[in-house]
Amino acid sequence: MKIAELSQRTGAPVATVKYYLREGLLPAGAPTAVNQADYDDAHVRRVKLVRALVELGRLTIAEVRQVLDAVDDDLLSLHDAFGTAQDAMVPGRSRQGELYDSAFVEVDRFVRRHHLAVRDDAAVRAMLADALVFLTEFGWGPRDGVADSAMFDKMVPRIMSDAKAEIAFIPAAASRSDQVEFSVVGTVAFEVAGDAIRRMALEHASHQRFGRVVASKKRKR
Amino acid sequence: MKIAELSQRTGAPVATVKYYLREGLLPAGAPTAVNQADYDDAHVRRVKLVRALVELGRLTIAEVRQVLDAVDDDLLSLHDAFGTAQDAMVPGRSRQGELYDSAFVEVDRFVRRHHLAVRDDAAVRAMLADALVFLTEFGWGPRDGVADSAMFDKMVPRIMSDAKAEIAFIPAAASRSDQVEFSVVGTVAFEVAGDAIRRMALEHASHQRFGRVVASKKRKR
DNA sequence: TCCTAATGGATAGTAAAAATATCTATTACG
DNA sequence: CGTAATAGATATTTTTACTATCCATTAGGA
Repeated sequence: MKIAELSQRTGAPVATVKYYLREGLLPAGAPTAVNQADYDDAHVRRVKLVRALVELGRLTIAEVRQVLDAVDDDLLSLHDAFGTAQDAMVPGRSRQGELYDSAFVEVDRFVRRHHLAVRDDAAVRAMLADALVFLTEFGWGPRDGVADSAMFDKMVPRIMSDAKAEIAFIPAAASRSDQVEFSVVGTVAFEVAGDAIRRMALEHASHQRFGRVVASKKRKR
Repeated sequence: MKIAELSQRTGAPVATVKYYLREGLLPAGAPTAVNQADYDDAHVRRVKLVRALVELGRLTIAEVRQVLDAVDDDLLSLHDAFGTAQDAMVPGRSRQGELYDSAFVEVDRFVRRHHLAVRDDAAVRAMLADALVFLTEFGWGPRDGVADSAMFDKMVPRIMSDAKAEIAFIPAAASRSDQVEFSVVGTVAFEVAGDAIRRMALEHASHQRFGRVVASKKRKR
């Protein structure tokens, strides 16, 4: 197919598709002439992936490029590519301060306690540490010291089994890059879905606790 | 305290604090002279909140403003403010196409099935629909039609009880605005923490299934 | 009491990100 | 055969989130 159809089938303007091509997010089409190239379903898929990661996953183009580089790099094993892609998806912060340091120690304890096979330098550790600092600074947790990671302990078994099922769903027969793509989509999409459901549950619980109170408008008479 | 101390205590440059002031993310300090104002701990807290929502929660300044408007608007009940803030935190997408429409129907079924008290126009519905479309387009789900929301059903009880506990943790004695702030912090921070733990579990599961395969390097001899 | 640095408030300028537009020499295709 | 589309290069724009400058005033130490 030509670029116009690629554009039309993905909803991305032609200029945007060209931009993704320039940025290396999208491989070049198969050239058929000096000013013609042929695109296929893989291109359509890739454009849709980029847009979903950007719009739904709130990744920047630079982060998407890192993720896709991991998807496309055949020198990386599936597991290594998965880790690299995960690292690219962690929101960045200015990590400093003793509160952050102790949060990081707390994360380390958490990882050990649950015997998690998480790299020592995995960016996701900092992500959890950031969340702990945030919680601590706003009153979720103990008076002093960083919030205790034990508050998450009872969630872990369920999360572990869900994660295992998710990883198990990755088709064994697919190519390595398709498998990595699959895992990236799963990571982001299930995260968004899980967050959405959590928010629905929060709204529900808020409704139960705080809804329909209407400040008891007793008529004076 | 003066602006320099506010800056120093939050890590945000003075120019940035002034920017937040201009943008209405931060209330003005108590004026003590034509060019002097006094800031307090509430200002420190607010600046930290803005930065956490932006950096960790990946919200835009415009979204943060909507959230804070809901926090500060005393005309909104706690529950209404909570809903308004939640709506502001949903990532935006170009929602269209029949796939999206059927995803939305699927979300509606999900909400009914679990008897969730979620507003008909809650933005979080679109968020879940987007995730379903994303999953569908990338092979997570049935051959035809949108991914089935039943795949989340067994997660719901746990999520519901966690959400209930989270809402229950909001101090009854605090002011309404503090309660809303509390709920916003909780929503974002627990989301980030939960996502981080999920990613750790995924890395663990990936390690179990795909790790240490090293392509069986048999030595030829 | 000076004097320098800081302040609030207004306005202007910047850097990065993500597109979007323009230009040119081809090429497709009705 | 002529109009529209294309690849590829370059230029421009828009938005976002700051950052800097300016000014009249004020703080606070020498």
